[in-house]
Order: sequence, then C-alpha cells, then structure tokens
Amino acid sequence: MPSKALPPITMEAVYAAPGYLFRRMQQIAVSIFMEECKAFDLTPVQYAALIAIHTHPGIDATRLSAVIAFDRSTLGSVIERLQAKDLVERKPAPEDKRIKLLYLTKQGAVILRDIIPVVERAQARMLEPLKPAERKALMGLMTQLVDLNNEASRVPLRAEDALEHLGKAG
Amino acid sequence: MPSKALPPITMEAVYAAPGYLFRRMQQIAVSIFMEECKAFDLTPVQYAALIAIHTHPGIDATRLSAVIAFDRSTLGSVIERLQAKDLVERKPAPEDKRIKLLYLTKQGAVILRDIIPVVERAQARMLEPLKPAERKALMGLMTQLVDLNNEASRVPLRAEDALEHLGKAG
DNA sequence: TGTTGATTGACAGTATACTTACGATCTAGG
DNA sequence: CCTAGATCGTAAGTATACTGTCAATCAACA
Repeated sequence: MPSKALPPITMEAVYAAPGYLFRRMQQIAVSIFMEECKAFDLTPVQYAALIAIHTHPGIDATRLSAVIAFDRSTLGSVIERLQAKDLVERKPAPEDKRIKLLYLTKQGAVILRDIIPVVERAQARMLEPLKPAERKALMGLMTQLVDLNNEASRVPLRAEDALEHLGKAG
Repeated sequence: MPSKALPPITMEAVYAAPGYLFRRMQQIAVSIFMEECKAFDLTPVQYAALIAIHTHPGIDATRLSAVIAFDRSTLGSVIERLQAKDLVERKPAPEDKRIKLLYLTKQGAVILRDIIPVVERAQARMLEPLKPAERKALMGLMTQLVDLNNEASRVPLRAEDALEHLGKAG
C-alpha cells in the first residue's frame, strides 16, 4: 500500500506550531517588561529573584533556583548582578559552611515596592490585545499546561518542597 | 480619603502572572524539543532557520531574521554553526556585495526531511497534558495574541514584507 | 568513627537574545 | 556625478539558560 504523502514544508506550519508561539510570546513579554521597567534597570528574572528573596528571607541559591524555576548555574551571575547593584546581600550560614543566605537590602526592598505597580502594568499590557474573557481563558490554560508539564524541564525541586527546611508555611 | 491597600507580595502572584507563565512554558518547550531532537543536534532556532532557508532559497541573513522573528545580530552565529555542520552554505550575491545568500546543502535538506516528524512529535508533547478542545483553544488564543502584539518586540520587518524582493508569493 | 554519598556554590563551555556601533556598500537627491 | 542616508554583515558587550564538572562540606551508615 502507498505510504502517506508528506505534508508540504511551509513557514505557515512553523508559525502555527506551539514551540514557535511560545518562543515568540516570551520575546514579546520580555520586551514589554523591559520597556515598562527601563527606569529600574531590572530584568524579569532579577525581579522574580527579588520577590522570592523578599518572600523567603534567608533562602539559599539552590532553593531560590527552585522557587523561581531558574537554572542553578545561571542564578549565580544573577545574584552577583543584584549584589553589585546593592539590592541583595549574602551572609554565610553559621550552621552550614557551604551555604550563603540571601537577604534584600533596604534599597532592594524600596526598589521592589516601587517596581511592583509598574510590573503589573507590563503584565496587563501583554494580554491587552485580548478581550477580558479571552485573557482569563488563556491564563487558565497556560497555568494548567505549565503545571502539568512541570517535570518536563529540569527544575530540581517543586517550589513547595524546596522550602520545607525553612519552616515556612507560605 | 484613604489610599487603596497594596496587595500582599507573594510568589503565588508571580506564578499567576502572564510573564512568568510565558517564560516557564518557553523553558518547557525548549526542553521537550531538545530531548526529542537529541540525535540531530539541532536547536529550535536552528530548525526554524533550516525551514526558512528551505522555503526561501537564496534569502539573506537580514530577511531571514525577519521571517523567523530572530534578532539579526544573533543570527550570524546561528548561521555559522549551521555552516560548521555543513547544513547551510553562503554565496556572495553578484549584484550586491554586502549580501550573502543562504542555501541548504544536500545534507541540510536530508536532515530537515528526517527531523520534521520528530519535531511534530515534540510539538504534540508540549500540548499533550491538555484535552484536544483545550489545545485548540490555547493555540487560537496564542496565535491571536502573538499576532496582535507583533510590534511589541523588535522585529524589523513583517515576514511577508521581508520577502517582497524575492518575487515569491509564498 | 571513618568513609561513602549527597549537597552547595563556583566555574567552563555552548547557545540564545538583545543593544549599540562600525566599515563596506548601495541608492537617491541634488 | 557625487554625496547623504539607508542597509548589509559583523562585532563587542550584557544577560539569560542550559550542560557538565569540581572542591568543599555535610550527613548518614557500617
């Protein structure tokens, strides 16, 4: 019997593929974030790190990488940049010489407070072209998909598990 | 009158934000792509470049960057790597000494043909956790959103406009 | 107790992704 | 024709994002 005909190779197929749409949307999201937050000189990842350190003072780099779903290797340089800007400080843990604990500086807390409404505006702008009901539907589907695909990309720990040792409930 | 109370700063707010979900989904998508295509040693961007060069033989780097929504600067190194793997060749354009035209090599065409079904499987895996109707809805919304946000990130030319000089209709 | 095994932060290496800038070249207006 | 501006590829610089590996340290078990 004849083999099935191969579909033609077109850019249209690429443009309709999930991978392309996710990559493109990530580009757009970063671009909007950077534009809105220009005055703060903070990247999306640096922002996420500040939030997590604020929420979990005294967290170490490995657990932070789990909380913000960010590679442990790269996180080192992110922290360095936040340290260079005096937004974050690292203190050696007395009970474990391997670990360095992370804290926001006063300046870091101030910047975080000031940038939050700006980030909210950026987040809103990303979805602005859609109607309210569509925004809600999209966020629901994305939340589901990211959650169900969680193990597909290398995140060493689930965020909740990562924080058990801190004795924090939320 | 009293100022509105600030919402509390939580990681939950970050996890529900569009920017976080888009970044996370992009990580997952790349991870699934790389896992499926391990044997071919091709990245998602390299794959998109091969498709575009196949679809538009003799395209130059600047137009290619518009077609695959990829930064012009970075594309240089992507092409270098494809050239090093003998998948792509560059020929100087006789009528314009600035331009180098891009073509697939025979080996590039073979790899492209072989990798396409593997990429399809990767694309399917990204959406697998969702029900068919949900997949369709998500892709519809993402297509809309990327399309309507197109100018938000710096893509120098719309893909269609970029190709006018080639005298190609599609 | 003493050594195996796991964990932590750091580093090297590769590949996006973006910003500017720059020389070579082309094109259009005068 | 000839110069002002645009475009081409390239490069330098910054910041993710991932793969590995490594020494120092810790924890747990024989």
